[in-house]
Amino acid sequence: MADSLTDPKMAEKLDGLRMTKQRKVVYDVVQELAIDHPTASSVYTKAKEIMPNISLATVYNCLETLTEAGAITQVNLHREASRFCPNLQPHAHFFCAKCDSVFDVNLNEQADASEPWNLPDGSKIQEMNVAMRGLCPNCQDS
Amino acid sequence: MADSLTDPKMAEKLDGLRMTKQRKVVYDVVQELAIDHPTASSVYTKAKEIMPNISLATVYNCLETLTEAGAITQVNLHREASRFCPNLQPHAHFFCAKCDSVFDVNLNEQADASEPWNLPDGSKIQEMNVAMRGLCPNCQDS
DNA sequence: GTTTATATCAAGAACTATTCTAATAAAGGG
DNA sequence: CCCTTTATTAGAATAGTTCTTGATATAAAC
Ligand SMILES: [Mn+2]
Ligand SMILES: [Mn+2]
Ligand SMILES: [Zn+2]
Ligand SMILES: [Zn+2]
Repeated sequence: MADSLTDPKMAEKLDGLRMTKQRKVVYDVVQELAIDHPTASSVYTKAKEIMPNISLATVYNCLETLTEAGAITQVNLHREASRFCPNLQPHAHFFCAKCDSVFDVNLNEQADASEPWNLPDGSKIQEMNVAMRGLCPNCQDS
Repeated sequence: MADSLTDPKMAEKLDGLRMTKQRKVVYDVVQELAIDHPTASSVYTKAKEIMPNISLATVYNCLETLTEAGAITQVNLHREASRFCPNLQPHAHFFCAKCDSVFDVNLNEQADASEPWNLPDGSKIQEMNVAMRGLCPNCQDS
């Protein structure tokens, strides 16, 4: 699993891009906060602990660069701030309406997420985004 | 199918809310432009042809009210402006990356969109959002 | 039908997340 | 090192949306 920017597969994706200190810090922070699916400003707050002079614009730039390189993915729900996720497996997201936490939801073995959908004839899917909102197990009991 | 605000089922959902001229105009425009999945400002532009003094704030208010009442749904992709859809059947959306059009994608007969997903034990889904991005049949040939 | 209460509307200000701009700094090949 | 390219920074700008306030309209109570 390509969970490091120095992984050979990831290095290939990042070909042509400079692996600057800032990009490395941003990537490491997204990894560290992965379970929270951090927003750009959460990443900024944490990144400043390591690199106090990093700017918010740089965090946005790095997140965009890493997303385009395929090292992380951008996750959106409604109009809230984008969140970022370093899990590169195909997966969906469950947003708890009560505690605002986000959970990765994996695809069942051998399943295809686009299967139950009646896609337009001749269309070609490049990416698929599945988000669910509801109550998480913790918030259910209260 | 509850495709009119005067439909008994819809009237029930709107219980307690006034069916003002503005709300009716906004709803009718969303119906009229349904195939486009119009944004708030598209709705505003069209609504002004019918009611020149309607304000953008009122369009936003009406869209929110109608969404909360369940008369229309709000559709989001990435960080673009929200779009609105009067199709109340469970369906997904296909966004063409080239021509920016949006298509309704229906669920196969008897299928359940949450089926292929390994949901967290004990969680309860309230809503599910499926969006795909790719090339539409028209844009494929070019 | 008048009064009173409540819901809604309109205009513009405010807000938030994000993107842009322009100047400075850092990478990295030769 | 030097040079060219690319990245970073701070702050301004932007888009979409939400909020605030006072004016209006509608409904309910009398
Ligand atoms: Mn994730
Ligand atoms: Mn739709
Ligand atoms: Zn929760
Ligand atoms: Zn197209």
